[in-house]
Amino acid sequence: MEILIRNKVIQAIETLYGQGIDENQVQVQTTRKEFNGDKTVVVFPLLRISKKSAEQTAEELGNYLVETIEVIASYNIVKGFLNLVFHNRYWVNLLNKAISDPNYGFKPVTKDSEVVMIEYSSPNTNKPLHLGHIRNNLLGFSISEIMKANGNKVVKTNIVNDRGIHICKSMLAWKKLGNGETPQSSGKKGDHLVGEYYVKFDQLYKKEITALIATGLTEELAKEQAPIINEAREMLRLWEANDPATRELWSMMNTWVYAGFDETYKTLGVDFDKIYYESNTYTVGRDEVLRGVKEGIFEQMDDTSVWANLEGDGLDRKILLRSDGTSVYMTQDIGTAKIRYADFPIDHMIYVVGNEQNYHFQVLSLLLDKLGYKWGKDLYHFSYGMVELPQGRMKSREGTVVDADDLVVGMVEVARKVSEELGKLDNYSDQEKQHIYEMVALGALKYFILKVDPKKTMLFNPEESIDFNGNTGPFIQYTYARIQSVLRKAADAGITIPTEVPAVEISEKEASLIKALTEFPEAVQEAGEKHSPALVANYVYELVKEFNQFYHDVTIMNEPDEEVRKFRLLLAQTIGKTIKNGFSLLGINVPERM
RNA sequence: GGUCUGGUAGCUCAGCUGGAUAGAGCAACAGAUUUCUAAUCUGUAGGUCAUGGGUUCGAAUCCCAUCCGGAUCACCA
Repeated sequence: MEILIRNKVIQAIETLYGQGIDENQVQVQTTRKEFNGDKTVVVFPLLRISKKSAEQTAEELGNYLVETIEVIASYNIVKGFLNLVFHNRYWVNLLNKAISDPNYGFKPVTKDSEVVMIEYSSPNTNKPLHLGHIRNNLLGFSISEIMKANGNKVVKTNIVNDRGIHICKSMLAWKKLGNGETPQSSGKKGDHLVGEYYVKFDQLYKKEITALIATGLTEELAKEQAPIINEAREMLRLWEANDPATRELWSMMNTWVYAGFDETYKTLGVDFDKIYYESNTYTVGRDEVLRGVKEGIFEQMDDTSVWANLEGDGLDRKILLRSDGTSVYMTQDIGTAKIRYADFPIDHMIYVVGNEQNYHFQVLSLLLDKLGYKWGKDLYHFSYGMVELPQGRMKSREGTVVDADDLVVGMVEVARKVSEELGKLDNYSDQEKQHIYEMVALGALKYFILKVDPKKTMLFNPEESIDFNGNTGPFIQYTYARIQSVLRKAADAGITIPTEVPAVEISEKEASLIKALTEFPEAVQEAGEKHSPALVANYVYELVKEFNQFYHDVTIMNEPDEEVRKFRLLLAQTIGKTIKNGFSLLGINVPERM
């Protein structure tokens, strides 16, 4: 529609003033709520051409547009703004489209759709998931749904960092202090158990460092020479050399961790189509790097370490293989990328990884490009901001980490309390109630995180952050539940809701609700283009706020006019559907009652 | 120090491809329920859009400088 208006304005300028203009000189925008109209043409930029006053130009333009565009009923002018008012039937047509399409706003995925692979989550197997991972998982899942809704084939993938010195630290501490403790014997969740030993390692390590410093060593040397860190390094060497005992311990502890992760993923409602493990990909990366050396892309030093020189690209030198021949993070990502492109016909690759890795992905992109992968330079790093606590960053060493599982449990508890106070679910079974508490708690958490622009650092205050009133997930879920309640009442009364808008007078409130509704497809598209679930969240919030006003001001079931009543039911039903679809893009479920 | 990134109400955030009087929620205060779920709705109050300059008919938005914060620049991942 905007395009049509823009083209007509260009035509009008030509006809009226005999001058051609560039299309980006014509500004068409949605009319602000406080003014009367649907679309607005900004006439200021055109004054130079018309050589007339703003009012006069707008008037001439307005007349032209009313005559040439059928759906425009009238216009009004405020200062230099030409507000165009559409016929109601324009909105009714759009609403009918929204009604008839169960996947309104979503583009279909066909066999010709592009394949988008999205990597997210990517945990280390030495400690449990925390709040930062939650943001990653929620963003990753949501952007996957959004890409799907924009007509892409999506492959969700997870690369598990299951090898490296950090894993050896947990293993070593467990070996020294564990006394054979297992998740079964202790009743602890596997990832938490392993995480505890990671912390224990760090405590031992610190003690040794302190002791060494007391003997006169510098801190740097002490860190280097502490016996326990050397033991861990030795363990890594044994691991890479396929030492059976080390491998067995490693795979046992990893199994514990995976069981724990799976539980957390299930709670969060995220999943993956394909999981990669770095223990399987890092050797491929090493081979690629060595190929690079052979082809003169990288340089090998006298101590056999391999480096990429990126000074020509404005970056630094980057190590790719250590002098002992082992891989670094970058090497692994090269290997993983190669395997993935062999496994899937990927058109676009999206990495959901925190913004602390911006440099890493800049380098990765360049390296892949240098190695001859044509997709290297257009990989997309979905870079999101950190989650901070009121005290600042989360630090596991200082115990300020917010554990993912604990957080969810706490929120379900709050949801239960709120719900019990309200007492609306009193005659439901415990199982049904629990189901709703979990839905609401997760709705609150997910919405809280996803409504913020992903690029921005966000603040999370465990005491105050998660609310159930106002601009929150539960607020939106509540509205959905309310709509369903009305629809149930209608069904009980034997009313059949029509499948097309009946011929009724549409009030202003209803019209603005319809307008809000019809912006959904645009919101979905923009969220895809800008990689931002926040745009969906904010859209749904606006829609719901609009509906709640309508709901408050206008009666649905008690409306005397049968056709109007049916129209409102139909409208409410369609809003409900859109809330549900919109929230599905955020991975948030909506309850039938709450 | 180099590079990247941010600074909008007491707090958490929208708005940023330049447009009309800078918006929400929370917190504060005042109201609304004989009527479809009050986890709702209405209102009051709260702003030097970090600061200074520039471009423009018009700047929170674009450009430059300064101040303040964060990330990153590892033979950690």
